Amino acid sequence: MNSKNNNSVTLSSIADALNLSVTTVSRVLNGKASKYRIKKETEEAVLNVAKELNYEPHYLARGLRTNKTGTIGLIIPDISNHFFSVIARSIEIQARKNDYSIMLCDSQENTEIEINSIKLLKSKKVDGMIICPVGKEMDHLERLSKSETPLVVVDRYSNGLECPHVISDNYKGTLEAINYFFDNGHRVIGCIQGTPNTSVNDERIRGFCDAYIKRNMEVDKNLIVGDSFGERNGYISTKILINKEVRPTAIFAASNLILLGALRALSEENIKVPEDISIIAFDDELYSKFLSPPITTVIQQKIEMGNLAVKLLIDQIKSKDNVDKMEFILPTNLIIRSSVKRLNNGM
Amino acid sequence: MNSKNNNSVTLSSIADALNLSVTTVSRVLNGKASKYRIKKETEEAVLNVAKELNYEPHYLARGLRTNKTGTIGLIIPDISNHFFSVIARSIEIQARKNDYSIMLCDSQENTEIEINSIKLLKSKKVDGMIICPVGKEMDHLERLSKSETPLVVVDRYSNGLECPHVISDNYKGTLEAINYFFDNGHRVIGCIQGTPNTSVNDERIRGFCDAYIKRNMEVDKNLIVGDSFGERNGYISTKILINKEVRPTAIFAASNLILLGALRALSEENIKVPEDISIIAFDDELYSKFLSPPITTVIQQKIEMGNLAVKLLIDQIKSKDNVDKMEFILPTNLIIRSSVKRLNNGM
DNA sequence: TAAATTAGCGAAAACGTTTGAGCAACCCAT
DNA sequence: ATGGGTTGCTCAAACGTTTTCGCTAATTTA
Repeated sequence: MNSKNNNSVTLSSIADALNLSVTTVSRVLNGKASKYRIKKETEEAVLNVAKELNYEPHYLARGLRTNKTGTIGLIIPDISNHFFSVIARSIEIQARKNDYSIMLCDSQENTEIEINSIKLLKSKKVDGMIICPVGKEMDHLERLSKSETPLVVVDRYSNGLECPHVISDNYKGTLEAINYFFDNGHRVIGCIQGTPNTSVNDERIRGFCDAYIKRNMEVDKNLIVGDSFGERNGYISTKILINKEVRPTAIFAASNLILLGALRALSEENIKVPEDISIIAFDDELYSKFLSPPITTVIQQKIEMGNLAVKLLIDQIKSKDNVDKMEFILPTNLIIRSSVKRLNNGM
Repeated sequence: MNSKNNNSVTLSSIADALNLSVTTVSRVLNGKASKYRIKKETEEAVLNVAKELNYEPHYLARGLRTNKTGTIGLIIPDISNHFFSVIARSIEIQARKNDYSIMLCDSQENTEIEINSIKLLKSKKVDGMIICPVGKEMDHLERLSKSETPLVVVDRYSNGLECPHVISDNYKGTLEAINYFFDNGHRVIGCIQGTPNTSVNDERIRGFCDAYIKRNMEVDKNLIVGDSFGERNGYISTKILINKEVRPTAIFAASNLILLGALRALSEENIKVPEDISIIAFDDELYSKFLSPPITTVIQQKIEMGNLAVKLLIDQIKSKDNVDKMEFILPTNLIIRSSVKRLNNGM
């Protein structure tokens, strides 16, 4: 007397209804009717009944047979971080367009969880994975990249990885930002970095240093502080920077969360941006231009990163063999707003 | 000669290695050894070999047999919207704790896509779904709620839905916000609403109106403008509001994106907050306190919403039958910052 | 008219699990 | 010696597909 309808119509339901074999029904429904010389009438009959009964393929059964699930695994360090959620979104949408769905894992910036997620996704037989690595440890990813499962890495990578990766041009993006500081007369620039030894961070630091080097200047390593991409680090590191013997006239925040933390610290100390200190952040957000003041930022092509990642993954899935190009570096862009003050001391 | 290792160790690998039947291996690995009186030694042997060979269960095969996938479907209107991504995150984490993984669909605020996603998720045989509905059309959800698939609805709902839903107290949250305006002497308050006929919006509007009614005042419906939760609507609606014959002294923004749009419009017109106009937004974000000025907001318990949704869904999955309580309304909280100016005209 | 081809479809195995039923061997009590 | 209970496993079916191989009947070709 259960009114709930468990819509469980299978190939053999249809086959029975038409006095056909499961085989034939399967073939028609897979669009292989002509390939197997199935009569037009039969084909239409099958299609009609299928529609009528609202047949929906049983992906588990199909997957068991074909070793394809039409699912790709996505591992993200923190889906509530806007940077990642935008990427995730474009991945989902792009994947869907190609008839793949997304199994999402949030690794919580924790390598253990990342490893577990990979195991899980393997068990669930995803056709491939897109991973934004936590990035502190890459061994498991190197192992994964050598296994059967197609893999694309986004944002952070390491040199041992033999798989396609799509990243922003962190080096050049930072270089441009620091150059902009220079152009506005800043010489003592604090740099609040993210997680050290992640490729993303290292490249940004390299950009930071090269800006000095290219001007034949010494870079003061003491002004490079911080240890994570989070808000808290932004807060603490800012406090440290503004208490240096010589206070920097500018701060480069290596992430948006760092920026927010920095702003919190600065407002606490009643230090005004850009009057008292200038600031540039890496990665733009919807709100960047509404902050007090609107913040000059290095924008990344997040959506393009997601789209490209999906394309690369699907290419790999479709043609198991050799993927030629491995590294995809997307350019960044410096959006100038009003968080940088022009100093007079400079030239 | 392929160096890639396709780790395909199955129950029968293990069974063969030990001269046991697949059945026994399966039982041991499912922790049913004692239930089926399997010798301790046998059990240990199986466990050892399983560990040694790095056995991982084939979820597809298992799912096909048991009709359980250990996967729950999650449909979100826009995962890049911070409100939803925070909820999604807490859902993922909570689900994982209970050995479920998440299949994510972004419905792009589009009912068609939502419907398709449901179909897809059904095909993929998820054990249940958590949906943040687009909300303009609910028929398909009503049908779904009457079917076998366990369902929990979050954020937006409709009265026809016979399934547990967890929502914020949109009514009371808005009421408090408007009361706060009143307490600060504001009488002419613009209201930029979200998508009309969604429960979320309707409740907020009801709160808005009731604030007037409770003070025996007429509410000017002309001051209720807008048609979506997006940034663009915030921008346009603000332009409309500030051009009314009598310009409101305050604006209630029914979402965070609306807030950003409003700020954009106001800064364009060089109207200062709170000097020239006061503002309160529904839903807090990380950046709310860094905006110019820090914005007074109604905060929602996003993480709790996600956690609760998962709990409710799993309850449903585990005990197919009657779920007693249906409606779970989480309280909001008014966080007072500095976007509301005290007027002198009031008492 | 026989042989070969083609059209149109079906049987059955396989994918890796779980599970209900059952069976041999032993022990104990009668 | 017989019967009943326990111990420790195994058999085989089933889940819903896809796919290989092959079959029959009709048609064409020689």
